[in-house]
This record gives sequence, C-alpha cells and structure tokens, in this order.
Amino acid sequence: MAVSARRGAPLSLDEIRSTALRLIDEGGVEGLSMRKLAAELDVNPMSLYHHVASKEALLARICETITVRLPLPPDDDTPWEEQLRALALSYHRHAQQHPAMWSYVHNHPEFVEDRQLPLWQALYRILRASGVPEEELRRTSEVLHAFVSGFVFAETRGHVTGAPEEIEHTFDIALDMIINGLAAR
Amino acid sequence: MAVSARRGAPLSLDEIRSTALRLIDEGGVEGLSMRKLAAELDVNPMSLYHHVASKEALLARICETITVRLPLPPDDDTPWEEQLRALALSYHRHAQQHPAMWSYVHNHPEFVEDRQLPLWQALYRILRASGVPEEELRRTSEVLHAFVSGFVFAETRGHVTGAPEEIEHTFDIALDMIINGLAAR
DNA sequence: ACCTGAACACCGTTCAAGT
DNA sequence: ACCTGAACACCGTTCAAGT
Repeated sequence: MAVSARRGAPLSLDEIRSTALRLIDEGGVEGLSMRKLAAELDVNPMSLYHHVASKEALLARICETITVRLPLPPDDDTPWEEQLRALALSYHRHAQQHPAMWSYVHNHPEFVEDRQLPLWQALYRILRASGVPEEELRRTSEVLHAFVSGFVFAETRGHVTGAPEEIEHTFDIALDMIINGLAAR
Repeated sequence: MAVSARRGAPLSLDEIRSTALRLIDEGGVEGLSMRKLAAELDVNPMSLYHHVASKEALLARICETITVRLPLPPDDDTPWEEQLRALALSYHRHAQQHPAMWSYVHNHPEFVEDRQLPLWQALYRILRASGVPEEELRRTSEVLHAFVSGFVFAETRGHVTGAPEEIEHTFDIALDMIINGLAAR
C-alpha cells in the first residue's frame, strides 16, 4: 500500500490538475512551479511525476479541460450573425474567468488545433450557415479564431483601454467588423 | 582603465542588444539566458548588469529597437485601403524576420503602447482618411492591431495551415475582412 | 568606471532507494 | 504501485572585491 505522508487519499491526476489551475488563476502560468504545486498539495515534488510526465504535459492537460468546458451556442435556427456573436462572447467570458490559462492556450495553439473539437465544429456549422463554401471553411475559421483570440488576448494583457463597459463596447465593434467583413465577402 | 578579459573593445549596450537579438532569432526568447548571452560575448555573466538593469529591461530595449525599425507606408494620396494593406503587410513581413521577438512583443504590448510611436501615428492617419471620427480612433486602432497581430502571431505559432502561398492568400482574406468591415461601418 | 567570483534562492527533472 | 531524498544541470541576480 502506498504511504501518503500527508492525509488518507492518495494523490490523483484530477487533484493535481485542479490545484494547478487554481494556482495559475492566482499567479499566472509563469508563477506555477512543480515545486510550489507540490508544496500546495503537501507532497514531495517528485510525486507529481508519477501522475504527469512533465510540467508541459500537465499544462497540456489543463488546456484540454478548459477547452472542453467552453459553452457553445445551440444548433437552432437563430441567424448565423447572432450565433457567431454568441460563440465569440462565450469565448470572451470564459477567457476572463481563466485569463492566464487562456493566454497560455493562445501561446500554444497546438493544444486546441484538433478540428474535431466541439469549438471548431460549432464554428464550421455557423460559417456554413453564413454561406462560406466548404473548401474555404478551414481558412476562414483560422482567420476568425486569430481575430477573436487576438482581441481577447490583447484585452487580457491590458492592451484594450477604458472602463469595463467601454471595453465591452470595443469588443462589440470588433465583432461588428468581423460580421460585416464576412457578410461583404 | 577597464580590463577586458576577451579583446580590445569594451562591452557596449549595442553589442549586447544585437547579440541578444541574434540569439533570440536562433533559439527563441525562452532559449535566451543571461549566462548564454555572456558566454556568446565571451564575458562574465555579471558584466551584462553593468549595461542593463535586468533581463526584462534588456528585452524591453530590444522591443524598442525592432518596433522603431518597422517600415511604414508613405503619407501620400494613395487610397486608405491600399495604405492600410501596405501597413499590415509591412508588419507581417517584419514579424517573419524576427518571429520570436515579435511573439514577445505580442505578449508584452506595454512596450509598444505609446501612441506617439510612428506605427500608431501612421495607423491613425490612415483611419482618419477612411472616415473614422476622431473619438473612435483609439478604439478602432486597438481592434485593428489586435486583429493583425493576432493573425501574425497565430501564423508564427504554426496555427495557420497550408503552403506559404496559401498562407499568403489567407492573410489577404484576413485583410479583406478587416477592410470590408471598416468600410461597412 | 568597468569587470569578476562566489554565493543565494530558485528552477525542472533523473535516478536509486524506500514501503 | 506509489512515494521520497539526494543530486544534477540549469536559471536570474546580489554583493563584495578586484583593477
């Protein structure tokens, strides 16, 4: 039987992951170290490596979990403009909840590039509804994602100025530009 | 007189800066360490701190120099659409020359947020020509910058797929969307 | 004025050993 | 099976000492 030096339950991947996300929310990704995480879990640093191959692998796991949690607009018959807006707003809101982790995702798009992810499937569906031809879906979705995540990232970094309502308004303007640009295609 | 352990000329800020930029071009910002930089300059790591307050301060200096080097479209009477396109293309080309450093700038927009910088002055001028009212200049320029640098960053991170010509085409589409979105305002 | 060596307080991770 | 301690190869930076 494993001897836990700290409490009854043994260390679990889930516990590692959620504690790491909390520390990241509090102090940024650069503030997370395997040693601090272990201390927070009241465990030897090396114990973590029994559940996770490396720090990078742990961050990849966290990327997965927050990406999967992103709420998506329902597939109903509301106009595509509204659905696209809803998707972008959901992304925005979710990023504001975990800004440091979304910055990390933004810096490591490889963790989110799988086109089978619900995020991309939803975006494809909405773009099809807007009239984007099948062979342009990939390209157009890449552009839109770059725009939205670029904006959200800039906001996270304090590069969008003004009071909160003003920033909200700026985000609306950004969305209008995207939607107008798509419609004028 | 200072005793240089390595050669005739004493260490200079310029030499530190250009060598650091070269190392960053070769191995990314995360591949740069003060110790490696010192080794490359054939100098004791601590000598660097006589010319630069910290690693962060050095990176800030490098941000400045590459930002200033960005070529800007001339202030002539070509249509605003063309000038905006030229500015974005210049940004794009310049970022491709120093991708790692531009990624760093993207992650640290505070080094580039001074509105007196030629980059912003040029963008303001072009947006005025496009009919954006004075009180919307800041907001609109923030959105455009977020879009363009978001796209360029995604490309740098390999998140825009396809052969080089195809990526070029995707960038064109992105610019069309921005210009159409602006024109439809 | 400019440079240096030793030292401090951190990292991520390997490896052999414990239960 | 799970956990640990010591150790390795790195960091950025402070500080006192050299010329």
